[in-house]
Amino acid sequence: MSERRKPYPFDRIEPKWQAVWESERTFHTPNPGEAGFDAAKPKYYVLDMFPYPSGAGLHVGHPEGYTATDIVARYRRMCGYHVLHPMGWDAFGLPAEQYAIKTGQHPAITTARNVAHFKAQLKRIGFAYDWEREVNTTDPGYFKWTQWIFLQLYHSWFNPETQRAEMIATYRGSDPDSVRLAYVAEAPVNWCPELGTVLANEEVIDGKSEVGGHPVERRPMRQWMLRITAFAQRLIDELDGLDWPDGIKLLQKNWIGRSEGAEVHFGIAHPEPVPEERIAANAMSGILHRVRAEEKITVFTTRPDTLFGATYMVLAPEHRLVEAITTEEQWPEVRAYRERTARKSDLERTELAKEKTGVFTGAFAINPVNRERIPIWIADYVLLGYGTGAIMAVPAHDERDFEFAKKFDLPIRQVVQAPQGQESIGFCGDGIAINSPLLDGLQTFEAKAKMSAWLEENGFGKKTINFKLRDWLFSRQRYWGEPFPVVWESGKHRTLDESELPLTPPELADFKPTGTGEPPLAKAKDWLRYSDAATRETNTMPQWAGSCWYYLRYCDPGNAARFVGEESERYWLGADSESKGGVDLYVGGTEHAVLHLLYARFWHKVLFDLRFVSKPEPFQRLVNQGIILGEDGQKMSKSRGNVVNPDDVIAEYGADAFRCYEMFMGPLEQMKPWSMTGVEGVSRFLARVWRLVMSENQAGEWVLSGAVQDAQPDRAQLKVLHATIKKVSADIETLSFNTAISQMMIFVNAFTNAAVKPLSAMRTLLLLLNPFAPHLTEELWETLRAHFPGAKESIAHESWPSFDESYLVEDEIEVPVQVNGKLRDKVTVNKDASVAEIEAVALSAQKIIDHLAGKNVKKVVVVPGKLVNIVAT
RNA sequence: GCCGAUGUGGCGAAAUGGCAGACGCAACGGACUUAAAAUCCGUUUUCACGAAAGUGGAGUGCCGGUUCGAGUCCGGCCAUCGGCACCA
Repeated sequence: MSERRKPYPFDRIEPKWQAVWESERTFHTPNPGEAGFDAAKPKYYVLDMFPYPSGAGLHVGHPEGYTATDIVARYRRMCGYHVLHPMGWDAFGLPAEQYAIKTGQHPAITTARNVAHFKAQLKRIGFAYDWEREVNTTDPGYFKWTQWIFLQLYHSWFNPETQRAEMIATYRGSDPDSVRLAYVAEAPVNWCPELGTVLANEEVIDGKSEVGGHPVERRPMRQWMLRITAFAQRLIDELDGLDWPDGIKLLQKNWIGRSEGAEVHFGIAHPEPVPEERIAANAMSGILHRVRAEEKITVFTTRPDTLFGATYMVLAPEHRLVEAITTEEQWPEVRAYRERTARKSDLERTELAKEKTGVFTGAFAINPVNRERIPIWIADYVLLGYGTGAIMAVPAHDERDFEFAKKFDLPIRQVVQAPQGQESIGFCGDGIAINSPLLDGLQTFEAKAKMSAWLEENGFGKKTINFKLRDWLFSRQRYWGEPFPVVWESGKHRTLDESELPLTPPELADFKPTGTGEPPLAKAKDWLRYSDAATRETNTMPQWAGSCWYYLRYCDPGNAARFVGEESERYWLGADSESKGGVDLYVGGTEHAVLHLLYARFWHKVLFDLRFVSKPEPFQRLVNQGIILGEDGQKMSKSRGNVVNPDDVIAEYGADAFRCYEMFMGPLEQMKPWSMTGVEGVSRFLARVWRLVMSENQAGEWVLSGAVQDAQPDRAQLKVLHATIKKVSADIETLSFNTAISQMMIFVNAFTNAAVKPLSAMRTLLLLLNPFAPHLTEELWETLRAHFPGAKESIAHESWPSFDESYLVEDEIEVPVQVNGKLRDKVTVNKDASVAEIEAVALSAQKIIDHLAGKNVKKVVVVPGKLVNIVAT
């Protein structure tokens, strides 16, 4: 196939302007104090979720959000803001390491190569990033401060009285290690044998690893944890002031999972003496002895009002009291059940959820409200990790308990009267308490309150709030991540001094997981040894660590003395007359709704409490772009062969067409399929813009069109011009880029056949189009400047145009006239016509008279400037 | 199962409660051309009647409601997509 003739020379002008922007530092953003900084200007911080630079390169999904933010950034800059619009690399992570294992090539090498590739691809699209602010999470100058933030977490705690993070020095208790925000715990973790690492709850999907889809099992291991649960309430409450999609706020709230209820202590009825051999064999023998005396079992319930309906109790199989309470007779069965559940992966546990299983322990608990003996069972439908790991079962009013009770033939006692018309057994909603001496006749909400109060007065429990959110499992058994700035000495951990940072990972030839759960860093014997007595921590941080604070580093990326300079932080992330503070616009995919966005908010709050940052929330306005599907309407994937490569599109249609098509496809937030003919349509539009200003001479060269003249636009042209300024400006503010482009198409259609193309109108169009198609508009701007003096050297330095409402109104307006809601005619009236005048004109129109024949006019609704509706019967 | 989003021409879509389908794609017709491409102009929700200009009916997933007026608001369903999933 021969080379298709280009509709306009984008292949020449795009590289040209990209080179100019780079050499002129056109999009460099000065920091406070720097040359070119004007303190009077308001700030605008517009941020993209930085990419993981994978080997596959950029796909068309990346530039969707990036183009949206680029348009906003260029627009705001022209509106007179200092705009912070940076880009960087989330470059630690599993794929680079797995590639290293396969090829033996160091992850640093492949990462550098991938970053270079990504960067070249992004530059080809013409984004107005300030590349002098580029950050890379694998850069020692960067992860030094990731490690430094870890030190702040380690050296602080959450003071429940102030509800804030404070330095550990303010803690008055005896065991600071038990309250640090970064702590070590022996905890059941998500262990993935295939990846050779543990994973956060958030990284496990349906019992499989998010990366690679390998099976994950639970096993107890010693791990670093971050105490995010301390911030659970604030992470919910402080969502309120944020301009985020409601759906995302809800997703976070549900993930944090707050529920109000009560803790209730149940006594244990006459426990049998625990056999001596079980005590001897058990590490927790202390507990076994205590049980006989005063140990209680505490349950959490959201329905304390149903306490009289509790007919049995269930412990999680792993509950610490199981060994202590189980009778000799039931012990073999209980032990077998525990072993079976322990072997089950999370996946199996969910798959088998259809059928409830469980075993009776032989023991009984005493219900504090009525001194009733109820049997204690264990069952894997009760989870150790939530609440207290034990429940009181109220089968009459809880679906799961009901199912379990039916299967094992346990008693069911109704204690809530359902509203009329509903079956009370199995009813789980709010009703009236019955069969409950203390509570009879009360509404559910009253009964809950009364029971909670009663429990507290009598020492049987208290009102409690529970969260689904777990502490953040923060260590990984990986090579390609930030090492912990921690050493171990005689079984105790302590941190490195700030002066010892950054702690870089050791050189290793073999990155393979050990398979035992011991991290690969343990293989670096020299590195491992810190002193004669102390060895280094060998875990590394998860990939989320670097992305938790990168938006802070952009504000002051070269600062060697501080993670971000105070003045820079205050300017870019503080509030001013126009900004509520924080990142003013953050665009990225929904896949980060609960992971990155929750972690980053958590870190930010800690830094805020410790007075390192100005505002408690990092991202003021969040927008999620929708995913782009292949031309077949399916998710893009290599195996389907429907992947669109940005490089190919740019080679054929140019970067401006690529950018504009991505924005013209449909609403930013929506999922939408790619269409190559759609790209062609947008490319045609840009070519029409080009030909408004340029024409081809005899020699086949593009020269300024003779139709462009310094002439006054006519009335109709002024109307469409000002309508376009108005619509494009408003649409950029609301990120409705598709309709902004439609309006510019209308403009171009209106001018295409004009004999004279007025210079002022052409210039205004170029300004409006510049954020969308920066190369084309720069080139045309330059051509116009060469013939007509009086413009700035780069269109990027020009100001955004403003519109004049008076051009938008016509003297005569056309008003539709409806009869009984159906359009029957249109009449033309003066724009200032009164309601009575409009009504008179409408009623005298011939078609309307015809339609009203034989009817009585009941009412005439006149909406001035809009329409007339005549109601007639 | 629970929570959320979405449902409009052949397709992507547009419409502060006020003319449904702007803008673009595709298709068809025309102009230019020896011809094609490119470009420019026009038609294009659907049904009925009409040679035509046109006239009339239906129409925004389904059923109902509020309103002079509903794609838009309210109630109830259905479908698709996404998230959570024994959270007591």
